[in-house]
Amino acid sequence: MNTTSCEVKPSATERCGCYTISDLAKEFEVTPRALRLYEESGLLEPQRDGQKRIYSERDRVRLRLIIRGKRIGCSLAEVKELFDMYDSSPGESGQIKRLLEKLDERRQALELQRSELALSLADIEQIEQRALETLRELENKGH
DNA sequence: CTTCTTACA
DNA sequence: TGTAAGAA
Repeated sequence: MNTTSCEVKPSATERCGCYTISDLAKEFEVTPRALRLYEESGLLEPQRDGQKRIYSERDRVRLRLIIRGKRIGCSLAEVKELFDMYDSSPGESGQIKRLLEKLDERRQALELQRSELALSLADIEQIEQRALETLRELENKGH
């Protein structure tokens, strides 16, 4: 029975807190390439089954954090710095302070970008208004 | 077919 | 990061 559906093929890594590189890549919508890069960068350290990488639940949690960090604008090196601090001193205020620093840096960068965007938008509107005005003048002459 | 490594863009 | 190539 059941030869064409469901999970009838748990090779050895199903719901035991283990994932293949493609499992995680699919779940987080990243390519396996990215996961290998994060490993090279020292952010992930999956176990091995021969050559195959076996990711644990912890790796999965970390991957989520890596992606969040990147979204915030952290480099892989910065994420690693945070990870290393957490690994060496879990629950210490130092790591939280550094995280706060990163967030502050990011906030400043984003606010700067925001003001620059505001200037660009203002320029666009100004040019737009002048162009519209010129267009109206042209149309009046024509008529 | 899936994953791995290495190299190049 | 993507993609390609060759091996496992």
